[in-house]
Amino acid sequence: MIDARLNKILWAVVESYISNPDPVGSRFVTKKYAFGLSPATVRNIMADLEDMGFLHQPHTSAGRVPTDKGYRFYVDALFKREEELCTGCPDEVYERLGDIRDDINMLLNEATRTLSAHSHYVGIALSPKPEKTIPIKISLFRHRDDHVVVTLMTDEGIIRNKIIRLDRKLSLRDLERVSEYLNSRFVGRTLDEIRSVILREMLHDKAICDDLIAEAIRVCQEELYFGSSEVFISGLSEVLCLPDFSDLVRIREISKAIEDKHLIIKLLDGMADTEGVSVLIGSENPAEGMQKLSIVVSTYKEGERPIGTIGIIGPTRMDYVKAINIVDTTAKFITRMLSEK
Amino acid sequence: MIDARLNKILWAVVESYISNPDPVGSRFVTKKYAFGLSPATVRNIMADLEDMGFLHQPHTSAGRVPTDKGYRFYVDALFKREEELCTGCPDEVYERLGDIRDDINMLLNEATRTLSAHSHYVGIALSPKPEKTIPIKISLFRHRDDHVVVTLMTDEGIIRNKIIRLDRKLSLRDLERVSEYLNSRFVGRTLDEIRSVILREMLHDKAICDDLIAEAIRVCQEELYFGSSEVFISGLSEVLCLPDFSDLVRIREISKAIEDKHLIIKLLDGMADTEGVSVLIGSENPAEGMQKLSIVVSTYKEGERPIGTIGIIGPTRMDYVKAINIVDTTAKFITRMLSEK
DNA sequence: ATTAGCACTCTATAGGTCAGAGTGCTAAGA
DNA sequence: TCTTAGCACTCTGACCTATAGAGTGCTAAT
Repeated sequence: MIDARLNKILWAVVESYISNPDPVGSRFVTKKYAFGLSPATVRNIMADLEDMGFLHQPHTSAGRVPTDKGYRFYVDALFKREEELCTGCPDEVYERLGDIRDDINMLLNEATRTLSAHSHYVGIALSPKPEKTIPIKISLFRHRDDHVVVTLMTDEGIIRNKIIRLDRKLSLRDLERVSEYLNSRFVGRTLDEIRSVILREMLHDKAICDDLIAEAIRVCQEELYFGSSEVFISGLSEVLCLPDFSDLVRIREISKAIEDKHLIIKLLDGMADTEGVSVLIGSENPAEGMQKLSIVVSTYKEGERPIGTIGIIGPTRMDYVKAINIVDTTAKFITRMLSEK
Repeated sequence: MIDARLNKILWAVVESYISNPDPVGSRFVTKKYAFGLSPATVRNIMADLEDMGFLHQPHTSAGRVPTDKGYRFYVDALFKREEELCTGCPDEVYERLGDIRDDINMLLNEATRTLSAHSHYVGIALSPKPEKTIPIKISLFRHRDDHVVVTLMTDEGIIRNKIIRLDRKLSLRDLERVSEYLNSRFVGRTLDEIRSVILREMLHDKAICDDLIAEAIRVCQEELYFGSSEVFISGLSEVLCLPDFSDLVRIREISKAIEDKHLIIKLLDGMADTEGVSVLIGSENPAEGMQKLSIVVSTYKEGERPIGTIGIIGPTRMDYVKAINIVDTTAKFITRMLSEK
């Protein structure tokens, strides 16, 4: 742990830089934060902090700017002072969200808009991982002659549809039989379980001599993933307008990275397991092209089970207090929506 | 109509500027396009073209650049030389698309990616207007106690789900009855018809003394829009990387405009009725913030009925030949997918 | 250990010069 | 009358220089 005085000054520099994107000079620190120290002393301390890797000097005669390590210190300290973080968000923020509780995807989509509008960063959300969801009802309809629409509904209010082409025609009777059978075996298990265990069991179950059902199971096995999670991203233009990105090359790099849904999925997936809000700062971020961005995410839950992720992407010079706050509140709001309805 | 020689030179300037974003000088025109004229003559002609509003001079000693009117001339001329446009796209472009014919929204989403990847502009698509679609099957399930999931399937392979909260509990029996009734009355009409005519008729139909069905109709009336069309947008980063946008202010303006889904919907909606490919150039575009962009769109059809729109957004200095070509081919491809399946 | 003082370094801005590109105009030629 | 060669003119962009301002690091004094 570093000396309390270093601590205070580092905090001051980070906080000040976050509120105003100019490198912070020693004089400024002594003026703004009356520590009872002279600029010269602060200079020495700042030089030490630079040696330790918390601060960086863009050039000899500039003030200091936090490094990723500096932000990390700040964020870690923030989490210790919990009381500052738990201020919550005014309810008006969620007014529009409350009306859409119907469909979780719409809800998430709107949530990313809310996040980005209020934070001025990019709002992101990942819909519940399909393989973790638990179907409560599976229905089949025939569509044209040789297609079947499978509709799968889960407790979280997710509905997924998939059109499957079949080799043979099915009568309405057949469909009904298959559907009943699937419901009896699948409902209440996660898709993961269904895939890995049940389907295999069923195929070997000698009791099923019905080749229609065998066929249906074969198709399910192939198709049951129902695609991967959906990602919602909004507010790219918000971050492009920040003074942090006034460099063409960087703007292009960033817009590429943020537009890349696969990248975002991978990223969010990797952070999905942590409890509560977690923060990834700049170079801590494994993803290519995101080394100049920070990410604040949290998980929303169905009951006690975390099922998806939402968060914010912004510059490393992010207002972490506000960001953590809004992400936390929004995740909790969504969790509440899911359990209330 | 303007003189044939002016014509040729204007064409040359536009074409040359499109392939290379430097203002075009008189000398360059005489060299590249051997018209048998001296630079001085070409200069005179170009001065005339400027007076007529087809060309613009960024500053005294620069070459000429096409105005929106200049591009308009070029595009109109292009449409007359149809043979140049109808070269089609290599089949490989659509390889990935062919595999997704299942769900029209997935298809459109992937189509916008294809469009942007091959054109390096922004790909956009509008899903079929809900009010123009024709349901072929409506199904209801109960979801938790007081919700009903309405699933509406149309011939185009659109599936829409909506969760509706009810004031009262319905038994499975009730649901079945309502569902049968709705199917018998709704299937085969456009949602527009259903809304405007049938629902009203039905409410006044004295034969319906069943208040359950009356209630269902009331709910349908409110909810039948099933939200507006979905928009798919991809490839913003592609255009931000173009040399045309190397100005921070412009980049921000453009990224805001393109991210604005309502704007895009309005825009595409306005262009939905034209037959074949249509082009909107720069200031012809009514939308705020898009005066520096051009839009090339076409409609895809179900049979003979245009049901949705896809296209490209790029700089006014766009490769119109390529853009028109790829938009046209893609629209036709989607149309084929919809009719084949 | 702290601080005042000072020389030093670096940036950002403004002004000035210069080559290059392309024009418009004029006068001569077809 | 239309075309063209020649030339003066204009504007940009690159490059250089000077200067003010900000902030540092170091040294010596407290």
